[in-house]
Amino acid sequence: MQRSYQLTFAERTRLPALGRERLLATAPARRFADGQFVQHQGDPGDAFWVVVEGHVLVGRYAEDGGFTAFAVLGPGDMFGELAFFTGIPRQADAIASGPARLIAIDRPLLRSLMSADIGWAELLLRSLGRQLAVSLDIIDADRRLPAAERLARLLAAMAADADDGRTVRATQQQLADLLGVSRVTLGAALRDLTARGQIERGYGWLRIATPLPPAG
Amino acid sequence: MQRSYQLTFAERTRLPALGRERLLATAPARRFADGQFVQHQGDPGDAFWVVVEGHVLVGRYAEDGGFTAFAVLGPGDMFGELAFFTGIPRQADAIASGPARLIAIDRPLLRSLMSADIGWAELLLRSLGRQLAVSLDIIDADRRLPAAERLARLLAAMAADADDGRTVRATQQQLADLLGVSRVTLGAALRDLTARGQIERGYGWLRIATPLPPAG
DNA sequence: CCGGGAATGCAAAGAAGTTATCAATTGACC
DNA sequence: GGTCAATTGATAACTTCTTTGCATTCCCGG
Repeated sequence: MQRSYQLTFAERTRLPALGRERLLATAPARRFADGQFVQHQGDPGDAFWVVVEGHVLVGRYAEDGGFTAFAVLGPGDMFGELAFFTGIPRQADAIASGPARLIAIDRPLLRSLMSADIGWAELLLRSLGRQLAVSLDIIDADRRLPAAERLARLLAAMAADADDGRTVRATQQQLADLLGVSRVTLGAALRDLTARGQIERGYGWLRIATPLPPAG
Repeated sequence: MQRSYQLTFAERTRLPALGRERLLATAPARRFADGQFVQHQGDPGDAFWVVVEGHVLVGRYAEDGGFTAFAVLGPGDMFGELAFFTGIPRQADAIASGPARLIAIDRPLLRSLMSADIGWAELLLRSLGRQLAVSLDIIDADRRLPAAERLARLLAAMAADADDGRTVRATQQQLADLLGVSRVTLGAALRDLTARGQIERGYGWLRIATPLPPAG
């Protein structure tokens, strides 16, 4: 789980590297250790986050211990705008996946950012829009596609973010959580894809046979 | 299917009636007949919509004829901001459910609205945020809850929007589509809820035994 | 180099949902 | 009041996924 990706192919809206640097000049980044909670479900949403370094798993822990994953975010990704703008409490937990650095943008900071740069409002609308598009894709895929097909898509998305564009570093349990299926089903889907020659299985990694052509 | 609701309990962000009237003064509403498409998946998103009157079913038709419902919207609800702001094509189809009147807000109109009233940017952020919250709830519920439980929640949400707060007018097929299950499963879930005394079944309607206390 | 926790592979039983099919009921329309 | 399409209720066979359980493989750290 080293890389960031969302659970579908939708493109992301990221804060450009340049903007991130300017942001860092005005706001200090907070550091989070692996597994540390960045936000808890139910918290008041008095700030939203920009990932500077590392990765963040966003999802929802249920009271019975179950977990529903929504996305894994990486540098330049934003999250937490939902609660920030609607006033409803945090809808999801966010946990650092590996050491991470994030900037919290609260209301005073946002005001100063927006006065300096008009583009912020549109950037935020775009970010929320992308998150919604991804969510709709997940709903549609969950309802209509079998696990193996959803897994193939997930792996393609994850591989696109990997160093070599082909090798995904994740355990089967992690993949199962992301897909919302049991480890047994995930294992069966992997066996399926392997039999069809679409992937190669390893201990803690998977390699896809035909990575997507690198996009712009 | 006379009333509007979303597929979870999340509150809506609606354009207040006063704002709607001011809007109608500047922009004419378009009329749509029952079953008419308001937008098609894949269209360019050069405007977004405000529902003035009637109801709109938002979802996605698959090539194989399947349909995935996302929400049923009513007066004051907005949709289509996603494509409008992100530049990605329409993510969903929208179909008038009964005769409906909607206002299309394109870029020139939005500019004039925003110059007259600063609150629009925040209103839009709120609307998108609500839609995202609803979507996350759907993903979580789909993955973790059995059909009967999801049905109970859907009926509660629909009943809250009904005239008497208890009676939902919809066919079982429509409910099944909204829930993303087959009619057989929906029938079983209804039998279940009936046996537990939670609902009363009729031809084209359902009545829930204990409606939620009316909220503010 | 080796001990042990973590990760994987797999099988069996059962739960939940789907498709297909058909009969009975309802209500709208002539 | 009769006709007919739409809706509901139900059953059976089948598919998919889950839970449970256990054996095997991997690799990290002493």
